Amino acid sequence: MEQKNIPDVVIRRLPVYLRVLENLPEDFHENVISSFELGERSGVTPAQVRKDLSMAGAFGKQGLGYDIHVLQDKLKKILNLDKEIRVAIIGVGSLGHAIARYITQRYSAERDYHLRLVALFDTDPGVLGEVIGGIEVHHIDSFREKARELKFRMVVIAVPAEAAQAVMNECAVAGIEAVLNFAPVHLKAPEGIRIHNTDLSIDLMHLAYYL
Amino acid sequence: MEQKNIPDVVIRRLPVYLRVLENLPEDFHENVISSFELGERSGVTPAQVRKDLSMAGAFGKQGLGYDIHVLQDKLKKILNLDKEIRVAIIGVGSLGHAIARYITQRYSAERDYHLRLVALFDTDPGVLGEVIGGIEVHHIDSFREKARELKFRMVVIAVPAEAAQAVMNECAVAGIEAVLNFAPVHLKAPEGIRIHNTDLSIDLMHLAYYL
DNA sequence: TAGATTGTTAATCGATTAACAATC
DNA sequence: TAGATTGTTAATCGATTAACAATC
Repeated sequence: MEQKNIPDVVIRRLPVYLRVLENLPEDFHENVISSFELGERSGVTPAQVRKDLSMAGAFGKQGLGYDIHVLQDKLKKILNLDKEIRVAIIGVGSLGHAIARYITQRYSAERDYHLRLVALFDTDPGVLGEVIGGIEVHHIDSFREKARELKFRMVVIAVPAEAAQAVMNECAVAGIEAVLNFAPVHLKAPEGIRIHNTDLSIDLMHLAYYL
Repeated sequence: MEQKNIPDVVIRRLPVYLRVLENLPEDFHENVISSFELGERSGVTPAQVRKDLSMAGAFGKQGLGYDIHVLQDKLKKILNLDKEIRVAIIGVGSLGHAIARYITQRYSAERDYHLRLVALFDTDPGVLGEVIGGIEVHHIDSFREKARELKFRMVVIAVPAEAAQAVMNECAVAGIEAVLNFAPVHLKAPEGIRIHNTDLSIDLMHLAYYL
């Protein structure tokens, strides 16, 4: 199958596969990996792996498996990681801080693709002007201007719940295309923006059920 | 329907509903909420809300909706939030720090239920002994002992990928029941432990697809 | 070649949506 | 009462799993 309208559930698993390929142990000397092995390391059944990869337009060789390097490239391409992805973070509290660190550390230098942190925003004079991973914290008032200037299309929201909707609106006017929201409110996507809502406390409560 | 074997997809939405109920705006003067209103605020269809709540054994009144207070209690009960939930964090880098802050700030004091942070662990001498939200950072070597002493059954893992599996094993022997893993590896659950894997970079790559 | 593993189709399973009688 | 909204059943939709012919 070729990659037309890949369902979102599948898309969500592709980065997991990619992560596995990138972190194969030293002693993994094959240059090929089977759907069994890849599934094992991704927490997915082999059948699922093959189905997903075929939808993604990847192809392996019968009797052998998938060429690791080829598969990696294919996945990066689909996920747009063959281009540099420029990201801004709004809200530089402890969570925003941690995310900034995470992005700069995990995606720079040695990787052959980048998720690049290009801007940080807040309103608190206490953090304004601070520099994290080489990036300065700007006032949110300059958001629209900076968005144009630095050409980022993806934003991480890490502000308090009360401020999140206003920030979202600001993103909308600035032409942002994708938002990862950590504020504990369900933000709904204005026209043409893709939002993923994520909330640590919801994960904790979810787990609590199983105690 | 009564709450036997509620599917995990449903359980995952219950905390979302609970969060909505807790954060209803000041000017929301009703003491009752309809599946339409609740769905709207949760990003879920009204039919879904009713189905979920009926599986959870909650009940509303035809023509009116759900009593907010009653529903809140019901959801808390199901999610075990009627008891105090004691949580430990392993790995006090910037992410561990942020999570610690988040838990102590969001779940203490004014809420009538608690997710209580009771212990922090690391190996880095640089953070050992540091106190966050009133909790001291202990060496991981004392984990088993502290687990017994402080009776926490839920753990958040925020260590580097390489260390995660070892930490997981340590949790298993210490009798931990639920783990929220932020390390960028898929950890699989040893016998009797519930694990949720979560990874910021996977969310970012997932979103990148839609750019 | 023989053995292994893919890609894909068909079967199953589960989740979401629609619809509506019951009833507040 | 009339209007609104639940709880639940049945219909639909979609995702996962099984199975196996194709083929490296």
